[in-house]
Amino acid sequence: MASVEEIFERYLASRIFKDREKLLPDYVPENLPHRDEQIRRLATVLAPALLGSRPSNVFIYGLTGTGKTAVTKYVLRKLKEKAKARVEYVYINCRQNNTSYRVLAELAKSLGVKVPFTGLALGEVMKRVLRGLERRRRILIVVLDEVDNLVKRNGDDVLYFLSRINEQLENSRVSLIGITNDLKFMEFLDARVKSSLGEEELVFPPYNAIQLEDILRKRAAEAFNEGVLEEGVIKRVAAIAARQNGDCRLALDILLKAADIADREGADKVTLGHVERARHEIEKNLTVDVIKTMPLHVKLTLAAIYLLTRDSVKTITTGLIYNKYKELVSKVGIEPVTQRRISDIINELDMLGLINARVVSMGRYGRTKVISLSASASSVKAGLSSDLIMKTILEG
DNA sequence: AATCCACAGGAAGTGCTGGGCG
DNA sequence: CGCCCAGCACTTCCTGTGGATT
Repeated sequence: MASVEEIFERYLASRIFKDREKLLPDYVPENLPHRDEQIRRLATVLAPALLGSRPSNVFIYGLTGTGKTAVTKYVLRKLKEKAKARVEYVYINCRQNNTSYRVLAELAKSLGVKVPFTGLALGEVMKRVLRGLERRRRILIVVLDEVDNLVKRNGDDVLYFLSRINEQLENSRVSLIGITNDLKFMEFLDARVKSSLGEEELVFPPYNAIQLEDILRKRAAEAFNEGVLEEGVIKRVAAIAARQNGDCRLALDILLKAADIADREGADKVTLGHVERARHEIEKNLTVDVIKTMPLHVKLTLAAIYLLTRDSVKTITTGLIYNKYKELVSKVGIEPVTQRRISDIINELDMLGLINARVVSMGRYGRTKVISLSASASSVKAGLSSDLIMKTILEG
């Protein structure tokens, strides 16, 4: 075992990194290659704010890791530099703040209005937000990132409120930027919200392998010392990410992880082998982490699916899962939930990407869902095993 | 052509938590 | 203090349905 001193020494002596931060997900670079078009369009839409008039609301679509957030933050930063005090923006991530209340509370906080993190009626928070806005006399641009998360769970109350908020304001104006990676998202919205929110729309296409390679090369030049990347590493990472819908964030993740592994080993080059291991580790960590934090009955349901898969059952249906689940539940001496609930849990697991569920009609033999495990069985097992109750079930 | 299975999934409600407010 | 509020995990009750079999 290395002593603390040794660990730190080795870190300082790192051959690999020049500036590791440049690979972290929240770093917004000075240059965003292959997004010139989107930057120009967003800037054009937001420009009126400089002269004190309210920019149109914008809706931004694009899959994960296509630069939506980076471009938005980049343009807003530039806008604020030019506009000085008259324009402000708030960035709210609706995945972390995934309830109406939390989004409004975030908004209030950015206005310097105090709200408790629970307890108030929604209408009361809205009032406070309004008051805060009036006091500030600004153009406020509200960015709602991953806004589909909010609407799917809570409806579009908050969006409705925000899209009409200007009617109640004298001294301030609000513009909205909604960001989503769900291309069918608009269908969920109330017609009134839809028309007001969709004043401008911006689409971010996925990066292709060549573009990813270009981006990675530029970023690598900032982050790594010269010559530490083995031939073909960047090409490989770009190819992997290109297959995953051109997800640039994933590409950067893998590159960082590969470099970390190499660094930890004291290697002086990042090799293709490191990339391979990084990819595996990221995949595994992702599933293990979501599983760890799941509520008990969700874990039990997943365990049931896992066991059925392990016993190589050909077509796994909702009914089979429910039976297996009840079996598991009785083993640990807990009361089962209803099949209706399990049906919802199966959908939740599907949305998390751990399983694949599709409705299928088997004619005379009913209409049900056919389910298969889509995460690797070993990661599922690893994730479940972190729970002691689950561990005994899987071994028993 | 009608039937009927094995569920899907909507609507409404319950009980609990963790926190207001007056 | 009593009452209200939102969110969550869940229940109860329900209507709907694709298509192989009768």
